[in-house]
Amino acid sequence: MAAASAEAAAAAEKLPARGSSLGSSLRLKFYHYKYDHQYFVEDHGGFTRRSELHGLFPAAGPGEHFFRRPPAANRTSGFDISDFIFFDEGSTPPTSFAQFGTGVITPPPATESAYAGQSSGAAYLQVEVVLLVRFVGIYIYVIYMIRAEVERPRTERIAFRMKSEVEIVDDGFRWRKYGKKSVKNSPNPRNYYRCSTEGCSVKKRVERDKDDPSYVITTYEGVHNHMSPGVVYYTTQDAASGRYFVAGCQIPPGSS
DNA sequence: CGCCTTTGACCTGCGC
DNA sequence: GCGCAGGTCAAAGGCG
Ligand SMILES: [Zn+2]
Repeated sequence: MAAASAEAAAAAEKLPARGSSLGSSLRLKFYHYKYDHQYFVEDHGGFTRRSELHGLFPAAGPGEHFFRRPPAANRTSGFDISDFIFFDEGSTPPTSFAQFGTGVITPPPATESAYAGQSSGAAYLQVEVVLLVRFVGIYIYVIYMIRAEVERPRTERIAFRMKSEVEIVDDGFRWRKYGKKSVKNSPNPRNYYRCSTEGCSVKKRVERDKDDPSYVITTYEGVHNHMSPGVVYYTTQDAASGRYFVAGCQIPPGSS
């Protein structure tokens, strides 16, 4: 038993972190129940308003015979959810589960394509959940697909329109261009940039106003998880909490 | 060598 | 299903 647990823990460490770490988190609570010799996972509460089970245990695979086997008569619960494998780092894994578990899953970035057609503030989100499940001392990884109605994550999205001859302006951040598309009914293209800082997925689009080409429209999407590389920040430590916070900032001398 | 553009291909949702 | 439009990928090349 202890060997199986250590083995499972080692396997858990090898699992790669998945998903995006940007944006608000979707908080889901799970519990399992038993129906017709099959086990289901359903999410409850959190930001979820309504959910439905989208996938059962895998129909085929290593755990097939196990899940089709009726539970032992003297067991009230066929298995325990012993742990979660989290998508995002920084969340605290619960120590143990009997019937319930909670987890934090980071939804994909709230791009227009991911939540297309959802203007009411709600969207359907399908997430893949990897659970480490224990059954009579054996640990098995199970992948669920859960479809839930969630709040659309708020993305800071702000656009600037300015009269400018040139499109590239120094906004204090470094950007890497990753796309260029022609805009319908406009002679000018639209350029797509991503923030160059690793781990930051802020994007911006730059295009000329199709109604008045002397104006440039710059749209920023997302919030930087770092500070501007072109600014010197002064930090101060709070005596009570020990946390550091920004006390001021200044453009370094010599930079135009 | 590291970081940047360029650019066609690719993906996905939507309307017909 | 098909084509369009918007958005993204990734291989290749540019440049200090
Ligand atoms: Zn950034």
